[in-house]
Amino acid sequence: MATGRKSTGSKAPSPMAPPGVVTLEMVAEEAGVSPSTVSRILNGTAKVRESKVRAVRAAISKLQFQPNPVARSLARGRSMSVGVIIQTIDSPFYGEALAAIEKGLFRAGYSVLFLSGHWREDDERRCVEHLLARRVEGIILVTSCLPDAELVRLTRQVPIVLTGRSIEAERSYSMDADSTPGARLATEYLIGQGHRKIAFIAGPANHPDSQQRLNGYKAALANAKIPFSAKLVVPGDYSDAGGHLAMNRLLDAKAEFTAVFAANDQTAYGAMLALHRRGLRVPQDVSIVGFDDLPTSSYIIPPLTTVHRSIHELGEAAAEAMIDLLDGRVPVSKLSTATLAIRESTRSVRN
Amino acid sequence: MATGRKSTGSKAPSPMAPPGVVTLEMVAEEAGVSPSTVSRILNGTAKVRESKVRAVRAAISKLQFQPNPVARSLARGRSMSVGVIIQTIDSPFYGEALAAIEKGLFRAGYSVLFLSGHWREDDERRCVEHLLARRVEGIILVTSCLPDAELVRLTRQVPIVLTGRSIEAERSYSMDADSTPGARLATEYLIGQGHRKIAFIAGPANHPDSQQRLNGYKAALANAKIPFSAKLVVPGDYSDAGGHLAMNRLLDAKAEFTAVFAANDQTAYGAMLALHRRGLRVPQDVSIVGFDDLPTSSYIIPPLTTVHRSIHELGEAAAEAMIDLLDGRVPVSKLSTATLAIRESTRSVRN
DNA sequence: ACAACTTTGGAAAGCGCTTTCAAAAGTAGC
DNA sequence: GCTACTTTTGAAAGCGCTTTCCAAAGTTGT
Repeated sequence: MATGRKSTGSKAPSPMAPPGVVTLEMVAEEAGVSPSTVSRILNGTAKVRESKVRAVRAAISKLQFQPNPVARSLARGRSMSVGVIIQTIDSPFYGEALAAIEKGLFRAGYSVLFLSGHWREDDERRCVEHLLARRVEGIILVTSCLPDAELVRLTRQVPIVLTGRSIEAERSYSMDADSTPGARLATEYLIGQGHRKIAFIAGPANHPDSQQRLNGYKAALANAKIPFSAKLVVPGDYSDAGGHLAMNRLLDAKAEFTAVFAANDQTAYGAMLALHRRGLRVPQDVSIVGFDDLPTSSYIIPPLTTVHRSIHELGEAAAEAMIDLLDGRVPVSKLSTATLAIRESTRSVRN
Repeated sequence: MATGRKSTGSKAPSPMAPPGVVTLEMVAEEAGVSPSTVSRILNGTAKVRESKVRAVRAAISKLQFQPNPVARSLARGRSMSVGVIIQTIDSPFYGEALAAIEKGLFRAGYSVLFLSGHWREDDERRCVEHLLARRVEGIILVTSCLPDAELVRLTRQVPIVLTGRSIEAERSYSMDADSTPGARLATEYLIGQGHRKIAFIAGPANHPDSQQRLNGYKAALANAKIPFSAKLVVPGDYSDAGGHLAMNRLLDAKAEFTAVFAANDQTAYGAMLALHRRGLRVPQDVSIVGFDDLPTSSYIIPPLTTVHRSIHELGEAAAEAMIDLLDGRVPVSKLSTATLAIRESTRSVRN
């Protein structure tokens, strides 16, 4: 008897959850069957006589049994959790994406371990380590900072889903929602409104998608045979503060422009404030277009014309892709294209 | 021999992670000691001869061993994870809080399972169930929608920390950062600037902290002997859209006011847009004060005067409180008080 | 050198579930 | 009714770690 364990044998509370934790064995006993049978019923792993199924079902609900996922994970060798690494969560943009990812994964029964990398390669690497140690089954990296090679190497451990990046590797899926077309759309709209001197406030130089936005801008100019001027391009960092700074730089350099395309909405906010401080009005003096369509963008003054992509869809798609990968399927891409939300920060300068 | 398992016995890859998973036993063998010894060294549970410690350390780094947290959880009966329920993550406010919580918990070695309840009682209940099933060791509820009684009941299962709410229960900690003083501060500032007709756009009626903001507003008025007028109070819902609507309502009702106190920044944004649409300027015609000090608030036009509370600190404190609770300590409160960030959305109307 | 302790460290049980193996029970077929 | 199969079910091993229990080393004292 008393097999050396501290518990008294029959129904002593395990340490897992102080008050009466119900285990599968208790259910088995209650239903008068073996644990294996209960497990089989729970997982549908084999056919079980109807009468027993009923007995077990009854026992389960009587005892309020809930399988312990930890034990399950250990036995199955699957943690049923996936990691999500995001750079910073205090941006509405990432927040929305995360919400959608969480929802999708949750529905599929996965738990989400979420961590933020703060745009720092080292931090991100640490996050990956942590997730790996936690035995997540997959990792979704939203705008990763890690070098390609490292990501490729990572796929040897777990399947990964990447957004805003693209790598070539077996168990991975890149959702590089190319920003180029959206950027081009924005710039072309400005051109269509008669603007010819269009400034561009870029994002962080090392972001591929910031690069894409620049490319889209250039492509639109080229298409309209407007010469590209390096003077009209200033770096930003995707933040309000960065936009503010960038616009001041542009103004200080006496750059001439009638419109600005900001690499993202927050940049646009900052730029607008800088213009305002110099007594320049939007859109009367300068038109401005953003990128992302943050929820707040419809409410700032003036409401911002901006490139709209459904972040929510992006997040959902990322979650779905991960589930596909986890189930051994090959994810099919289904990203919606960017559209332009035309509001009041732009105006036509045609005669 | 071949004990029935599919593996070949010695070093077959476990299903947990396809390529060479290193287990504690392998380390033990490599170091020529028993698993117990390795465990003891890993956890510092007992004194072990220096020579063996070195051997084990060597084996660990040679084999690149990483303890499997799942097995550990099962054996210890502790999951080393805590749940965080937030209502919506696509608000910069919650995003920031979450980031801070994640950081604090991560440092303490806990993983964060995060879920959003979407302001729906049912959804939130489901989240709690899920977390409980996942055997989290504690739950942090940021602005819970659940009734008090239910929360109290919940504390019987796991310790909880609550923000923006307050309950009386053993293993719980309420960080009800009372909004009253902040609201009062804001209103008093407006009064100090000579405003006497101050409108208030409230938050959702069922939020205690929205109630507090109303109370602070009232208190300030009372203190200045300004009669309270129900006409000057309109409901909002903490969103941009709600603020917009509320302001329109105020305007349509021909309410007379020279200043507005909005229950949160987003509400203020919406209100400002509504004013703008009617040709009213901020702050020349109407002064406006917000609450929360979202990062964007310094960049909108005009930069918003608003009540500043460090959301980040709040999140950090929540994480710390949870860790205290988990370690059996009684958390000590250390919430910083609200301050007013005075910017450009308000002006004095003294003669 | 030996008894009386104090450290160390190994064997083994156990966490709660899954899964293999083989025995038991049921079904046909003749 | 008995053999030859095909289901259904239980026993038990195992997932990778922790922890209890007790035997084996080490110490100390006389």
